[in-house]
Amino acid sequence: MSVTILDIAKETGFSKATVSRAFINPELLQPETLKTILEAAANMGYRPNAIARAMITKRTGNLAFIIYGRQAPVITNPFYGPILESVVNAAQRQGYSVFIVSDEEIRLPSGDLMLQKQVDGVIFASQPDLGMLKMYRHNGTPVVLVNHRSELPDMVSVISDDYQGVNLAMDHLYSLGRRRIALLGGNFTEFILHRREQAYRDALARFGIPYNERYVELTEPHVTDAEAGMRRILARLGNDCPDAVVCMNDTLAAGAIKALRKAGKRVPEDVAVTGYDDSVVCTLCEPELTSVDGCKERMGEEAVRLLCALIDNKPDVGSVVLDAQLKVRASTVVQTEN
Amino acid sequence: MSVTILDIAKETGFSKATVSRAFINPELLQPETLKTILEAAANMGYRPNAIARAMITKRTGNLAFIIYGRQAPVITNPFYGPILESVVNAAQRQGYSVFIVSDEEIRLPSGDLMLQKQVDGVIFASQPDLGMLKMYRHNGTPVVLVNHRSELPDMVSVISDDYQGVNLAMDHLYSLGRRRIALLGGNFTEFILHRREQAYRDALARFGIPYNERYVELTEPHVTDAEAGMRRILARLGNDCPDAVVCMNDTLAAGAIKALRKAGKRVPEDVAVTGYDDSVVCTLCEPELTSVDGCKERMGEEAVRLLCALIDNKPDVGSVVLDAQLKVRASTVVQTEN
DNA sequence: ATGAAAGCGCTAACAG
DNA sequence: CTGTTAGCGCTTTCAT
Repeated sequence: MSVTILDIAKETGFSKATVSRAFINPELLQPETLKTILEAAANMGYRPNAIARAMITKRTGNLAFIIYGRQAPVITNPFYGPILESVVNAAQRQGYSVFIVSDEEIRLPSGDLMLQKQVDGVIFASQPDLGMLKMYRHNGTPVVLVNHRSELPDMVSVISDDYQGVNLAMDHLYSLGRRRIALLGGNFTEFILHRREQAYRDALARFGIPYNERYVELTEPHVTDAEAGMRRILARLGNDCPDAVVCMNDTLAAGAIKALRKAGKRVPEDVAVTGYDDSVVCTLCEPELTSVDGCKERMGEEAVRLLCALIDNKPDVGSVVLDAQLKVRASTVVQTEN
Repeated sequence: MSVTILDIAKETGFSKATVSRAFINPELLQPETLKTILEAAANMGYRPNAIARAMITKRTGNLAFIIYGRQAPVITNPFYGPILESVVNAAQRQGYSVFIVSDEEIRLPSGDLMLQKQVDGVIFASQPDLGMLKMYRHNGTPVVLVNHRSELPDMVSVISDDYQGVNLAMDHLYSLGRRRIALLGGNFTEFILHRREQAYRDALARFGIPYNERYVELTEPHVTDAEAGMRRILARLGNDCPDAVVCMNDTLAAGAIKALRKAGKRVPEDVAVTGYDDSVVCTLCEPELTSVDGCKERMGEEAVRLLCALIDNKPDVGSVVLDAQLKVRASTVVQTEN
């Protein structure tokens, strides 16, 4: 069996309590005592048992990242993947480890696995199940929402300003002289979809351009579906071919570009294309994709920061809205060759 | 405070032990007793405390996925991301949760965090630190290696047959009549790099084509670096332009295609390109990428299967080598339009 | 500055 | 079938 605090106590002649203090409050011990204990511990290969410690302190030092519903798979998701990555890193800096919880796991009979595991806090990405939210809250486990808001009072969330993000793309295209701007949307959560679509409509209104549903398609956010969606727009519009397409994420934009090129359109000369998320897809595309950066990394960092604040019972922990940024690349502006 | 086993015992009049049994060995109880206890538990919102349980059983139901060194970031990595995803899902099916451990975390002073957390087993992805491997082994924690092998005796690993994988790509290109086949390699771990490069050399030998180092470039596996590497090959060879490029992963291939197109070469007519990993990059590329599938999903599943077997002290748990498969797409063979 | 004792919530013999 | 007892490894009063 592994070395315990008791083994070290016996070895050094001090009590369990003193050995424990050597690791928790070293300053309370006499330097010599501390040295003796620490040396013995090192020699014997002692490692504090986090489980036993958690029994008493009621802190496990573990967080859960739970992604719900249609957004799974998490990890290979070009939007939630980077968020998770930054969550893991930020958590580590604060001394927390993170469980990543698959979509299926959370659909367990009661879905309370992370409660049983006594995590100190939970990050829900995308739209969480309301019942589950209530359960965690009732249990007193701090929760932070990422990329979603909840009607529950005092629910802390981190979101990116999608409305502004789409407006950035629209303004950019308008300033380039584009007037026939199509919208290629994905079947995201209502929360996201609605705000992005509204921004598109409002921007058109600002420009004095009437909204025309023939310029709009919603598809699954996969390359092939997006390509088909773009084809439908082109077929429908014929000579009124759009001179720009705003896409609700980068994968959609990649599909749009494929369809446009196959239809003999040049990007960006004939049709400018914008993506959303500024994901890894952008640099893989040809031409590289102009995209709205929803600050995925910062979302993860902020989520952890807020969650830690909640765990530590800090006062005035409020939600965060992050500004979006436009990353201009070759899919909207012809790049000068270097 | 939350409801404990003792609360239910008091409520129902049974002993702690009986209540415990209701959740561990329900078949041992009298149906009525069981019913009474389960109902009380449900009413009172009882949830077994996994931490307390782990104290006794010495099982936490947690695994760690540790990725070491140059391969971080894990999650956004097109190769290790899918592996992790399948690990998480397979683990869940076996009743395990998984900690994902960042590169930095593992570089902690002692790097034994997961030992302290008492995980039941560890999956190391890519090249692990030898000292760390020994530490986990010495502690008696089961370990499975993914995409790497160790000289330590009895170390269980899951790898894909890279040698065969590269041969598949080479044979494919040769059968298409390509004879001037370049190699674009990435700075991977020695283990991977060596086997893939050797396969390239051996395949050429099989074809009776002399190896020519002017056809070979090694770069960082990023799009821009790969593009530059491909440019160097083209510049160096001039009129001897290769008619095929074997790339050691898909990102490299994406960069190669960019460089080729900018040089006025048609893919695949003038130059055929193959990737490796069959990652999400393949369908984003234009043209879509022929790629060697290293069976990422199966690697994750096998890793979990083996790890569970080790945890359960099953006999004869041996390493696994998975066959690679070639996925043919438009970057090597002109696709008929559908 | 250190020790003694209690106990976190649960399971696992061992009785009965 | 059910209860009693002991104790996992550790922290934390409370003494001394």
